[in-house]
Amino acid sequence: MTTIADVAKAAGVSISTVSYVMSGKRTISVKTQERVARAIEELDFRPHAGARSLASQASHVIGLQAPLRAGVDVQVVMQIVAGVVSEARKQEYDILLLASDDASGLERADRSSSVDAFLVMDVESDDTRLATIAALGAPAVLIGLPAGAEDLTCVDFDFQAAGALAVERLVERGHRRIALVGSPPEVVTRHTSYADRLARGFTEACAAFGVEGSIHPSPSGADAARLLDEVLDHDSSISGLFVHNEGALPHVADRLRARAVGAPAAAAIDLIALCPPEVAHAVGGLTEVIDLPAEEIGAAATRVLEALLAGEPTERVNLLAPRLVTSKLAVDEA
Amino acid sequence: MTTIADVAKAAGVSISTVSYVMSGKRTISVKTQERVARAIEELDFRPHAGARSLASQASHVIGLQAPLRAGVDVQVVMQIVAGVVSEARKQEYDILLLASDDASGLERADRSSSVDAFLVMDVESDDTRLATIAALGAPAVLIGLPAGAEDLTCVDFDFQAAGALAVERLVERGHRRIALVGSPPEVVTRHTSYADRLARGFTEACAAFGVEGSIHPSPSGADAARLLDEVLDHDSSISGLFVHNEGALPHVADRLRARAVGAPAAAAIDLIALCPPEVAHAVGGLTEVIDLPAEEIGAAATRVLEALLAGEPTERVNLLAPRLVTSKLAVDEA
DNA sequence: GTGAAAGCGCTAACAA
DNA sequence: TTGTTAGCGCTTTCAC
Repeated sequence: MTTIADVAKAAGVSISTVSYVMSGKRTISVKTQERVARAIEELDFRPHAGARSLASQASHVIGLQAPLRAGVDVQVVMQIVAGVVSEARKQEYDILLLASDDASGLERADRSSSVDAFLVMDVESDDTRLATIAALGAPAVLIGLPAGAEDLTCVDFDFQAAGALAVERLVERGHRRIALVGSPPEVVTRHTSYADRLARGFTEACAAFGVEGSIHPSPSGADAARLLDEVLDHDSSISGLFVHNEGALPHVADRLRARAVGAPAAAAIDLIALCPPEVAHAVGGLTEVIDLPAEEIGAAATRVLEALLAGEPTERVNLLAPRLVTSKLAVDEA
Repeated sequence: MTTIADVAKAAGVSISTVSYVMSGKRTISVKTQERVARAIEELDFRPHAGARSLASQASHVIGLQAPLRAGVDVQVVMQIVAGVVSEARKQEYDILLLASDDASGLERADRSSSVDAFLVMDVESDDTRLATIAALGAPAVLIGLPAGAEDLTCVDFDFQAAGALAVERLVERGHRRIALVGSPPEVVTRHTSYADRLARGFTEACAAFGVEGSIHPSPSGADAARLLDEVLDHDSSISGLFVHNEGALPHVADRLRARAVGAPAAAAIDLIALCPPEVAHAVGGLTEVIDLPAEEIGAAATRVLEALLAGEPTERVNLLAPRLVTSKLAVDEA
């Protein structure tokens, strides 16, 4: 194994000089810098992570608690994680993947100093982990927005604004009776923070615009088509649909197309979806989509966490504004 | 921060005794063990991961290189990762998530001793990382099966056998002209190991049974339905379909149902899918499915890696045999 | 069955 | 601008 001592010897300097060249915490003459850099390069030296973390009280690792469980939007979770990983690497941080189930994983990582900070995904409105997280030695950023704001830092997409935006658009298009086809029952029951907020934005906007809106948790697979039939057959005045459920979306879109066949054009159902652009594209035929910038959420959360670690001032609540995307292609098709 | 010295003092023993109680590498009197255990409990002591890794030359961390990129079967990747994480935790290992793109991430983690071993996913048949991996100081297990076997340890689902099994079933059901609707073009082009092996099993079995089989990479979204039409309209003698593409499956199944409406029963197309049970269930209406035990793949790979770390003898190639699942429910529906 | 003490490789005072 | 050295918290010889 190559150690800092090997590098120092090769460069003809002291150990501390090598350390300071790496950290930049001391002014070093250019000549020395170059010699050390060359030695590091030639020996392909990489400081021992454990030794460094022991001496510096910092591991340069971020603990990420990601939901690997069912019912969540896998596609979205993966993209958020991708955003986290790539942003973290830019600042030389590594990501430790914590088993998602319990809060004890957070405490273990915290007490063993294996992590400098935490990123917690899949936060529920009244999450039981909140107290634990607040008591952690290391700073944390939640991806989500629990009800009891506490004094935790949060980053998320503004689902409430998205719910309102969808209503606004559907109303603009002339609909007076609309429906939200949302997350699977298990997600809703858990009061996953985003589902709650989306529903709130939707409901409040409906009230504000004086239109009637109903909310329907949806299964994620082919059963979504059945649910859609139920909803539409139960109330034939529904003419606008807002879908937030990656697993249901393709089936809902398909069924909508099927129902449209042979029906009077006036009876066509309008659909706005909330999903990542890739999902929208895969489903196809969607004219208007509210973009869910999953990777950006992960990156943003990581940036906030890094700011926190750097001691820079940060907002407590950071929400990414929704953006409506109109697909030229889909419009042309229509 | 609580250290081992605090525990030693609280228990009235020496530091080394505490260490030996934790590791079990020395016989300690029951009385002492109990005293130490109580002290650890009361102080909620957790050894400093960095210090431990420095002193013991082992980090108790497994580096996982997972593909977060597009075109892969997100659902499957997530489940594999879940399998890895939960199995690793059982043996007190943590998971470091490595950015997936380059081999340099592996080398960095290796040289900095931040990891004891590697788990590499999304292996291509002729993967450029192979040489790098073989040169790593830490042992590695590939989830996949590259062409040049090298002397790397591999764990994967037996895609080749699965391809053959699907053909066998379709032939048993009387089909003489069958088609494989497979991974997206980008996956096939990269020669992702599983896509290659599935195709090989399919082709070889077709030859062995004397039936004609064609292979069609499929886009993952709604475009899959269009591809299906093309395939079926181009050759109307095709009566059996084998689908391995989570993103395409719902659309293919839907389109198949749509085409079946009003068509003579004799012209019905038979479908076998390769996917995780959850996906099959979400899609619905599938009578026969070859189970892709994603979580088990991750767990199995992790177990092999742990055996490797423990110095136990392991097989070089470990393949999980395919299993055909007949859905009672779907059969009843039909 | 238990302790004392020498490192593990690094960072960051303290000295020069 | 650079070097010397005392820890960081743990594991593991060596000694009893």
